[in-house]
Amino acid sequence: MPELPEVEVVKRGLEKILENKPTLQKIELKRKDLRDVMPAKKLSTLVGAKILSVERRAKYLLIWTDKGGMLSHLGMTGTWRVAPEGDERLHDHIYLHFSGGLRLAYRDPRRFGIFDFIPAGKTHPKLSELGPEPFDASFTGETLWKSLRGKKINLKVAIMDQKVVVGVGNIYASEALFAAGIKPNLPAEKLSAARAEVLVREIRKVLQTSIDSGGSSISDFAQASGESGYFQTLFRVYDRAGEPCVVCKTKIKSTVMGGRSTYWCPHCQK
DNA sequence: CTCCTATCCTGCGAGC
DNA sequence: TGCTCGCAGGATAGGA
Repeated sequence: MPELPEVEVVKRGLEKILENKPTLQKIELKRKDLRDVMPAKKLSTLVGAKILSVERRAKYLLIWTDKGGMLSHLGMTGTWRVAPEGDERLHDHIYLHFSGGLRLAYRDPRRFGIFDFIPAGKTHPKLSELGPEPFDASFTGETLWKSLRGKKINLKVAIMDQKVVVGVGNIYASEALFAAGIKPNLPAEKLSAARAEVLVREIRKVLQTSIDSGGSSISDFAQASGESGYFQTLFRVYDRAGEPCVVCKTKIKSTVMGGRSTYWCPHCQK
């Protein structure tokens, strides 16, 4: 579910919800086995800590306190929500109880998500191998072009590689390539420097537009506030196989690349 | 090294 | 209506 825009929207929501810097009073793990087993003991050292900030890196959320941090990844189906007493749902795996009666719930039916402890002043190993943030000045046509040297894989698969650029997942990879007019099956190393510039621009544009739209709400994605995003109504190719291209009316094609459904217009994308 | 596949897990919609 | 099948926003291990 969540690619960079959705995680960013959740991050902003949590920031707002936690803006009064409440104290973490209790961490309740209903079920410990997400993708990895959650470290209950280490996490319990955060009880009594005061929330400092919420950060996003790639598709990870970092919730910092004065005693250390919590790393959250939403996997495919993870959501954070404000859950008042009485609002307990199937697949709620974590409840964070705060001062002032606030309770946050993490729900994740498929349990592909991650929730881990970060010692104060440290980083997390999962963050060490990540590529540039798409909005960072270090992500340019030139750096993208360089990172694709020697890569024979499809460009679409390449831009979903979190070492090349973070945050671009299956939806926005198809959408960005359509916007850039580049076919998804172009061998990554064949992308010219000039077209890499265009792609960087379009990746940024599609991600920003989605953030501004509150992300894409497919099935169950929602912001922490419970509101849905509406970028899914702005999809131009994703999930539109067989439908007419919004530009030229040619039927949108779909194939599997790197194990994931990929959508493109055979006329507009060269 | 790079690349490719299978896999973790549950729910849902399409098709019969 | 009820069943089965295939697929779903991600990331990683393991083998070629």
